Amino acid sequence: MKPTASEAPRKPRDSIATRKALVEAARALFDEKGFSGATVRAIGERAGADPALIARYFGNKEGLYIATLADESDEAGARYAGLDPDQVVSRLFERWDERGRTPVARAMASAEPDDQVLEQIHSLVGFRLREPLAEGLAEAGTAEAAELKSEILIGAILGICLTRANGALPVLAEADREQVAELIRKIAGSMIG
Amino acid sequence: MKPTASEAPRKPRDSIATRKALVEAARALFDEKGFSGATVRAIGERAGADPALIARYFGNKEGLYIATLADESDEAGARYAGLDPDQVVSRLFERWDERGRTPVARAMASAEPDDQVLEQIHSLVGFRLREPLAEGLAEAGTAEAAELKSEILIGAILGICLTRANGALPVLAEADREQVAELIRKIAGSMIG
DNA sequence: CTACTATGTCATCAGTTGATGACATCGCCC
DNA sequence: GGGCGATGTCATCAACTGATGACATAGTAG
Repeated sequence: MKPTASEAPRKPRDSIATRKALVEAARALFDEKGFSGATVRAIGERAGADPALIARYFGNKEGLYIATLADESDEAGARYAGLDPDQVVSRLFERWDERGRTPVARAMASAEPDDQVLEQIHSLVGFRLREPLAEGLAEAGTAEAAELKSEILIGAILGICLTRANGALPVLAEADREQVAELIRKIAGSMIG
Repeated sequence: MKPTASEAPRKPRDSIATRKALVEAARALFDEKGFSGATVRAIGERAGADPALIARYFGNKEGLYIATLADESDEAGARYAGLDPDQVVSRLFERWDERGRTPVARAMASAEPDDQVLEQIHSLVGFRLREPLAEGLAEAGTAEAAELKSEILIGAILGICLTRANGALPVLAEADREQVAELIRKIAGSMIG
């Protein structure tokens, strides 16, 4: 029997893929266990990479955490621009409800946001979410306190998705997604009237 | 100079006071740092008690955590019974907003609630919050999906208070409490109509 | 006063954590 | 194909964590 790749089909070296694997594993584990609860060893194992690479690529564990936020910020793009408020809240809800809590959603619910983390949140939430929503509200004739109302909607949706995901509110957790979405649209409507 | 209590006025031994001090210190630190982030040594130091007493009185760190939840559950009483929905949401908001995140609010926002923790949450939230709210909605003529709507309101308020407290949503964080309360009442109204 | 229990203090353990640096190996450029 | 930087592996460190049990002392019942 030749010493071919019988059991361990040795991956080709690919730092980009490795970084990506680490970020994705970190995203999942930070979500499941929180920042302190997710260990670099566990992240490395899930990513199929050596934990020491975290230090090499991201400096340290916190750097990796920041990277998960930035990664989401990148992929978010201009998803919500130009939509009316009903559509924005519907899509935001679906995104946060379907994909599980995203890193940003998780970070927004964290108790002790580090300054760098807060900065990432502000840049993502502010430009990608609050502004499109506020514009939509203004166009719907509700210019007054449009930014505050937008952030209230974002916070409310965050809380709803959070408690739905972790089972803290059992009826809400079991409810049909479309029914919840409908009620959220009602809430959004109450910010316009 | 007599060897009186000059610097260290040696506290009298009082296990009840010690337990209470530990629970309060734990409440504050779990809120600030999360469960993993708050160490038993830090809790002991803030409480002015030896960390070993945590093991004596609560079994272990998690027992202390459960105790903080039970403590809040005790003091909550029947605060919200018999009020109409507007009043319930107003008081709930003020409580969570004014006192900082309570242990229960914090636990509801946690990613990985332990079974015992979830049980405490359900008993407190279910009986003390959802039921009074649902009754109020039913009396206001909205019997349909009253429990779901109640939990949506609770989740929404949780998210709003959370993001207000940690600064994730800057406009909301800076906003006047009464203005936010007014908007929350609007949201509650949208669940009735 | 004596003896006993409740309460508090202290030193220490075994396990885990994030981080580091030496080393091995790959893949590419010339 | 020789050389060299990029990439990955491994062993190990110092710090910290939750927990434990031996010990000290206060308060009290008899």
